[in-house]
Amino acid sequence: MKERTERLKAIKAIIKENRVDSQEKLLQLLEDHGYSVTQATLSRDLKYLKVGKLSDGRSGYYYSIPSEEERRESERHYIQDFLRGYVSIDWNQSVVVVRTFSGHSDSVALAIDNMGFDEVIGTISGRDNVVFIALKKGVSGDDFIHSLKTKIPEFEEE
Amino acid sequence: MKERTERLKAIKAIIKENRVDSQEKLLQLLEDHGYSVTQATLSRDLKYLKVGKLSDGRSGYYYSIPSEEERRESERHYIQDFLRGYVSIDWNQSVVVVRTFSGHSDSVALAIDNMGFDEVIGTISGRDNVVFIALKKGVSGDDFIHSLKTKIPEFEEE
DNA sequence: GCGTTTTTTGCATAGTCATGCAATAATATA
DNA sequence: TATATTATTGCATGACTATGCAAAAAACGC
Repeated sequence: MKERTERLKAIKAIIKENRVDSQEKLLQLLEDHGYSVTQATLSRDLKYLKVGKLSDGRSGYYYSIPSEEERRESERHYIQDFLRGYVSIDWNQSVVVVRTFSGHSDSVALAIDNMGFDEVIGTISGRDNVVFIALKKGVSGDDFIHSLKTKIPEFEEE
Repeated sequence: MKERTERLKAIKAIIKENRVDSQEKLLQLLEDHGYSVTQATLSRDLKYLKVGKLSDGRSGYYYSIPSEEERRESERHYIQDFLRGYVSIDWNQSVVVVRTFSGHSDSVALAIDNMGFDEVIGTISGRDNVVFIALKKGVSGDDFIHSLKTKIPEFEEE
């Protein structure tokens, strides 16, 4: 399916070059460029492109392609989430268990999800301030810890 | 009215420290901090604070206080708006008149507003692809042009 | 090519956010 | 202090965005 890829490019370009403040408006601009889709599809496209909605500093908001800076900003955010919640860590052959401060398990799990570790196949946050991290086959807890330390220099085991 | 100012500070802090992805959630967090308002007020507060909604790079969006970088990003955006619409410029003692390409007067006026020139007391965009810029008392058209060139290096008169 | 699986999309609608208006609270003015 | 003015808020609702589900399109495997 080629259409979609092209449309995504077009969306990127349009958003960069125009002040688009609603999907409705984007719909029209896309129409002008020969793409015809529904608002639902646009919503998904924007999510896929990670397009944000920023204040124009005055009267309203407009869509914006995320810059590299913003990406990093974003990642720093997760690291902080993780560090803020982290209490201790332990693991066996296939699962890493992180204990967190009260109420932080969700944010820690989400942070790990968002940091996009290759070693991880999934996370789940339990009721009791605990996060389970399921590792890929062939990956050890040590591997993961190593990767974690790489991404989060401030991180100290225990 | 002191409440509001304090609430705005609290909102800033909460947004920085938490992953807030809806006004509903923010409402709750504010409640925890002792502030009780409605979603409508929050919507206005966020607009006032110029809070944006950015992709978390994975599963969704969260609110974010604009950083300096984003501000600049934003400014570049206005410059582009201005240049895209600009045709010619002229002035008398108190008013600068910018002619724009068809349909661009609104965006040019908005861009000038948003760039925040000290020399300007107001702008208005007319029907006929024209923007009026009212200058502060004591400021000449030349002063404004100079300032404009400073902000927009690419800008060439006529 | 044909059936199977995966991806993409529209439709309908739920979810979320913005705003006109009127009420209330704060502030300025006489 | 009484009155006028301005700022802030809630309510109700309209505007805008996201999403479950089923259908259609594309990609895959034989």
